[in-house]
Amino acid sequence: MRLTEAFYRRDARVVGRELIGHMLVTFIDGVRTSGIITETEAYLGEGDAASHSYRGPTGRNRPMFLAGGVAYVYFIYGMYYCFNVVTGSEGVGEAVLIRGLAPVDGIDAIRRRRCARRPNLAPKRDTELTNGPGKLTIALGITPEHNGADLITNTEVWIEQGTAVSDDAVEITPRIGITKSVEHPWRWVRR
DNA sequence: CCTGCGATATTCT
DNA sequence: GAATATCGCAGGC
Repeated sequence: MRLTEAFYRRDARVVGRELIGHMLVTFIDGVRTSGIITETEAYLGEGDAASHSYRGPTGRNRPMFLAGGVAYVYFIYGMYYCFNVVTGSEGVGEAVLIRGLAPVDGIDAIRRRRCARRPNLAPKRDTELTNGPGKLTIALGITPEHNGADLITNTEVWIEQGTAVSDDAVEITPRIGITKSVEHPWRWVRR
């Protein structure tokens, strides 16, 4: 069962925490791949200098300003894509970055996509296939075509209800890889 | 296990 | 022209 519109239309910090334990799913070329969400970060629409939306709408960040429940896929470091879930109300500009998964369905396809990337990529343990934001988009076949996709109705990418994860199983830390607004504890990781 | 570094191109200043 | 919400490899332990 997919998560509902009401789930997404809340503060990114609430959605980011609650996404831990739910399942990111793609269905591409007849192949289902999925993983339990194990790591997320919230990026706010106001007063968050690390957020792409900090200086208002631009060509790149436009999906962040849609109503919660759509995908925001952006290109980073000249080589990778990151997948975010837009949250909150239209015009706010906040989202949750999915930073890690535990692979569930289609592990063969996941492995194939990851190895296709580099000719001689060393064999990977399952846990290394999707434990990073750039890795999991490759693994699940997420591309810029999914930017702005409606997660309630899209036939290739969505999020399904998983199992709730208790607070004592979720570590809270500052966000990774940023240089501004580094102090906020808006990263959640399943232990 | 850990640390350091190069690859790579879009985006915004 | 600078910065970037990353990754994989090499080398040292």
